[in-house]
Amino acid sequence: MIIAGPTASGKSALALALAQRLGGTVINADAMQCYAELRIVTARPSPADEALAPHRLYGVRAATEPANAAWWREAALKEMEACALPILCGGTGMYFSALVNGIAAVPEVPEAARAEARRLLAEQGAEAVHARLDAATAARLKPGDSQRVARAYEVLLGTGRGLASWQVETTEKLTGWRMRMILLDPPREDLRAAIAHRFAAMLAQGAVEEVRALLARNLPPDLPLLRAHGVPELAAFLRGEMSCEDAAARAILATHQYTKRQMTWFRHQKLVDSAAMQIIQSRIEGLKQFSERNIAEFDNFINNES
RNA sequence: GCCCAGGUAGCUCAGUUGGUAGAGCAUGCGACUGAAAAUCGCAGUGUCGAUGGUUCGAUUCCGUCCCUGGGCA
Repeated sequence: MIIAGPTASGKSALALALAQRLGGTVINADAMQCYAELRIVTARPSPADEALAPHRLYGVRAATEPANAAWWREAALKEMEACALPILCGGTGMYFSALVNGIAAVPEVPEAARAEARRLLAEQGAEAVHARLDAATAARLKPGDSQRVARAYEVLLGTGRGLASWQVETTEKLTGWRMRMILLDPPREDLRAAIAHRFAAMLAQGAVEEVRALLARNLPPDLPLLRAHGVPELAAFLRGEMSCEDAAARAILATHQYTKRQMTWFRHQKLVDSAAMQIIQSRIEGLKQFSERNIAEFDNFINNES
């Protein structure tokens, strides 16, 4: 079962409630919630919630070992095979895509190639790096798309082949699973209010201290976790560069903008047959909004082997 | 009361030597193949403070008024 939707739409609570009710295991499909360090800021389920049903792939990575789509795909597959009812819950479209549709089988790129690509990007800009790509890959990337251009260049340097030539060979699509998906798509205003409300709660729970502790380690600033919503903003607050109110407003704005991108992804990406997908156009809290008929339907889906 | 600086997109502002205007941000839409809470692409929007005058034509020049900020009394 897939539970997808934008940040603050109520995915985690729904996943937990369904897991309890149906005997499922919640598997994290959110890039930032993979990391151990920022439970509050990344809105990971609390220890109390995690104790109510099995939860997997939450907080399993260190900030210093960035996660990625291929790693997550493998880890999620392993967890799916190890439990009775996997409930994949998250908002990272690319991870779902890698799992369901497969991903290019690019070999591990040496660290030196990665470092060189990023150095060149920082020194000369995306256009200059784009100009060094092989023609087939360059044609598929916008010259200003710094992150993808740098990735393509590190692959070219590290493997001697263009990324485009690797991408024609993808890993196998997900087969052998009966899929069911719930997509949460609440109105924008509801999401915005929920995000603001949630950020205030994060502050009350010690978000500032959590970020302060992470920053105190002086980690490389380009680590993904250091770009999680709320981290750059609270860092600026801690440096005395902006008020807490301004930091909160910016973090809320960034999060809200992100929910738009998430919905673009989920609206257009087909992960399951439309007959197997249920779209819920409101925020959801647990199972309260689910009728017994819905639950029975899920139950039937799970227990009917046909 | 007097002097100065302003009033242009939701916000901050640029600009028009007179021919009804534009950037950034915000907003919307879209893309997404190993950082994705990332990174990018595209798009819309304006009674240019109000009102008279000059002019073929005024947001632009002139007068008056209103509002905002600052200074002097």
